[in-house]
Amino acid sequence: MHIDLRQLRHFIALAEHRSFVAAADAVCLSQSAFSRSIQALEHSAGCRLVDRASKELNPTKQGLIVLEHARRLVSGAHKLANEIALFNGLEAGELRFGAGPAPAAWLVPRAIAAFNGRYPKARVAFQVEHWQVLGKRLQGEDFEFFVADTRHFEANPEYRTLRLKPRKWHFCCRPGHPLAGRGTVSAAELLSYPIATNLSPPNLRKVLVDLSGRPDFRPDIECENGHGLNAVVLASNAIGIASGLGQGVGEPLVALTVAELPEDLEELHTRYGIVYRAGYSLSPLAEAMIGELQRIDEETV
DNA sequence: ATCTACCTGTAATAAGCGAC
DNA sequence: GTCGCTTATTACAGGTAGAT
Repeated sequence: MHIDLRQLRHFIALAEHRSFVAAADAVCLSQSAFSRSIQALEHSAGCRLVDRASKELNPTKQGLIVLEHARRLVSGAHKLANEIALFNGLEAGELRFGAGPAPAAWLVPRAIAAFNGRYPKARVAFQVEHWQVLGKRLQGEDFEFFVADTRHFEANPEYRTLRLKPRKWHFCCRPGHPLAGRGTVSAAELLSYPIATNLSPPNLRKVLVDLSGRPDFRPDIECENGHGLNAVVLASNAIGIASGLGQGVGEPLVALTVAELPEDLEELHTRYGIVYRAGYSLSPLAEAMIGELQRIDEETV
């Protein structure tokens, strides 16, 4: 029997998702390619591993045996890679991780700068993605971890999360804006100006829906990143959002307090953290980078 | 450089299921 | 029965890595 770790990973995904489509999606394959990968594994095993007649796509008795060993082998392969990386030291390795738009704008660049100072020969690659893509790419093993909003992952047993400090965000405008210097404004006053947002924080939409009383409320201007958002807010009468951190905000933008929003409202706080796969140990490089992320997060007021 | 085997994606098709 | 949807399978073609 020829053992292919990739096929074993596909079989594990099928057992977890109980759907060819969902499992294929999870491992970033087309459904047909995934189906043939499972077929190839079954051909190697010389027997059916999945009961296609059952709606739940239950593993057959042989499938259960293969599944048990597959989990052990895949986990062992990961640990082997980690130990080799440890043996080789941190200097020549490569670290790949992901980030949501907001952490990518302020926390990640600082952490990479500090990390690069400590491990100048290590290669670092990070990509900014929406949380759904981050989750998929983590399961597809494209990333070792990602730093983003954690609320979609905290209750999922497939993930482990390390929370970062919650930070309050607020609405803001340019200096000289009709609302600047008012201190507190009403929701009606705020919403009489164009609302400009980026992709974060995720709970922003709920706040805007509550403030406007309109379930279908959509921002007038949507920007891909914090820097673009700042530029729009500085050049117009649009109302933006800022967490007071490195999205370059704080200064020179002017913070606005909305009368209808309690200061301690949960939705007014970020919930960022580090997410990695449960059951998998992190490489020394990943642990070092996470250490830098946590240290900078802790030190940043 | 060429051949070969293998892997993958696209498109088409079949089967199952629920709603009408 | 039929229509629409979802899911699984198959045929075909293209890309790539390894062997020669």
